[in-house]
Amino acid sequence: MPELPEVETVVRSLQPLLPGRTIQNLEVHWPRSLHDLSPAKLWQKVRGRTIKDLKRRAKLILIALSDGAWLALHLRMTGRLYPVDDEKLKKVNAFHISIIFFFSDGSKLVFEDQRRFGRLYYFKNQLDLENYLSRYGPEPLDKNYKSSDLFNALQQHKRQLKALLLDQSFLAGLGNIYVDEALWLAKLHPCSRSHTVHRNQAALLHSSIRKILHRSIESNGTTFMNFKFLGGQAGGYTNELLVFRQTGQACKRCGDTIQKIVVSQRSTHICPTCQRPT
DNA sequence: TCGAATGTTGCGAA
DNA sequence: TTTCGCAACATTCG
Repeated sequence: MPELPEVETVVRSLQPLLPGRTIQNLEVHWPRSLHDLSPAKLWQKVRGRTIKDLKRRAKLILIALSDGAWLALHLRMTGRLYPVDDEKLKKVNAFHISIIFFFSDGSKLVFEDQRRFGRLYYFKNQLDLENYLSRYGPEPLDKNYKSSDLFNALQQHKRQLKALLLDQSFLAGLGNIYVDEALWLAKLHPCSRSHTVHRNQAALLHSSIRKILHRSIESNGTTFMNFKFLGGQAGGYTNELLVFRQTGQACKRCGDTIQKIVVSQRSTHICPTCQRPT
């Protein structure tokens, strides 16, 4: 579920709450949600640590701890991270809870995950974290990420545009929703080969990606079945979507009918008139 | 009952 | 070497 705007929404929702809280206890209900670490080992490493800061990189929620270590949480398809009080904790579906953090001030943080694909990573210091993060491509919203960077990178490959934009090592943070949205806005076909994209088309794709992501973040992301933040709030971008899940609807630009096809093994939405294959 | 669902990884085949 | 397709992970929903 969560792509860059949804993860950013979660981070922003927790930013005013978590820093300063000290981990007093930990319940790991789904041990496999810990990457390469046993619950006992994690507990030993984080007990008594205070959360210093919270940020996002790619689709990861990064949590800085007081001893210089970091936690990184990937929500994958159905993960949610939200604070609960005792009342709320009783109401959540215990079957779907992967991890609960208990803080010394009595507050709690739940990592809930229906499909249990989400993963928590532990890094003992900044260097280890950065080493892990080096697998990711540039942040599309970074002010230093220029359209010439995208153009040059596109030229390095001969892959289908959609496959490349979904590749987190090429560009970080896009998923199925925002790739479809950005390609529609840039009038590019998802199957077009990356090296055939002209410089001016790359510039348009670059600005389209950034525009879409900015707007979605402003609206707190997109909610279909799963995405929620702060335990219950839905994203507002769902009704601003241009093509994604708009099959059969009129294209908002030319009026032709939006089609659903399969590209890169993912459902893909295009306007057959605006987005011509090359 | 089957297929698809907002994600990622690893493998084998072109 | 690069790219692509598929299975796996696990669960819910139509």
